[in-house]
Amino acid sequence: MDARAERLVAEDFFQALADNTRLRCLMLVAAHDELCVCELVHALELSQPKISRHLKLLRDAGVVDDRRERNWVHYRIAEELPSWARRVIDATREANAKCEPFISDTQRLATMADRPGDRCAS
Amino acid sequence: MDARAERLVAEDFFQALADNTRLRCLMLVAAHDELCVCELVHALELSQPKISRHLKLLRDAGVVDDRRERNWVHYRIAEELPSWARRVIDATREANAKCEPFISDTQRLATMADRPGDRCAS
DNA sequence: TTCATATATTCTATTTTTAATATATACGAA
DNA sequence: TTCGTATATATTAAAAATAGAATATATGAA
Repeated sequence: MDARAERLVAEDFFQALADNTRLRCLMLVAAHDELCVCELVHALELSQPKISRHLKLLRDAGVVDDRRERNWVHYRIAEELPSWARRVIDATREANAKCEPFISDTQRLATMADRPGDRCAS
Repeated sequence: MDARAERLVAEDFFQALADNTRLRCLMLVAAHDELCVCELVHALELSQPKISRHLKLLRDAGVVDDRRERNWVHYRIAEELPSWARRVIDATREANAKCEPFISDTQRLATMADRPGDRCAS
């Protein structure tokens, strides 16, 4: 048992992207430095347990990292994510950011009041 | 009812890639101009019905096109596939071609006797 | 027509994934 | 300690995906 990261298996990576809830989370997270769970819950208008469960799948797949700060858990694209996977995410975002449901997700996030960090989009 | 192609939905696309049999077929097809079912059956060492069923899923998702020539049905990357999706496939192939099971698939295809077209790899 | 080859589909069982609800945990404030 | 907010997990049920075996279809040759 050592802590070295395993190679990202393509099938596992695409499996992680093969769900709309996870894709919507990922597109938002990729477009911002980091986002906390409550921001994703607000933006996607889905239940907190549902968001949390899907974020766990993305984390287990090595696609995102999380960081706790006080009450909030912030998610970001995993630093160790291979560059090819990062390119896949970026290509997806560029091509889909102007399609639903990603447009509305972005808008709801932008107009959310009292955001924990009040970060700006990239 | 018209014949215009619908937009490729990201979730559907990634769902199509989220299975190893389909990924292995796709990596081989993307590396060659076109391949017929029997070549994929030989290269992946899987049953013909299994290959055929997964090719159908790829076709239904709009990822590949098929073309019948005599007894053989040849598959290729769909011409109308959006460029972002094509970039996803290419990035995946560049990064994974030297990993198993893709190495062995490529080797078995290369050493297959009596290939219908005897095409060369790209 | 019949046969042979290549490919596709159907059927059924199994496994995997997803969801909704309820509950639990983590943290900070009082 | 208790409370309140933010997040995570467990449970159970429903839905979807996959596989293997058998069968069907398509094409060309005899």
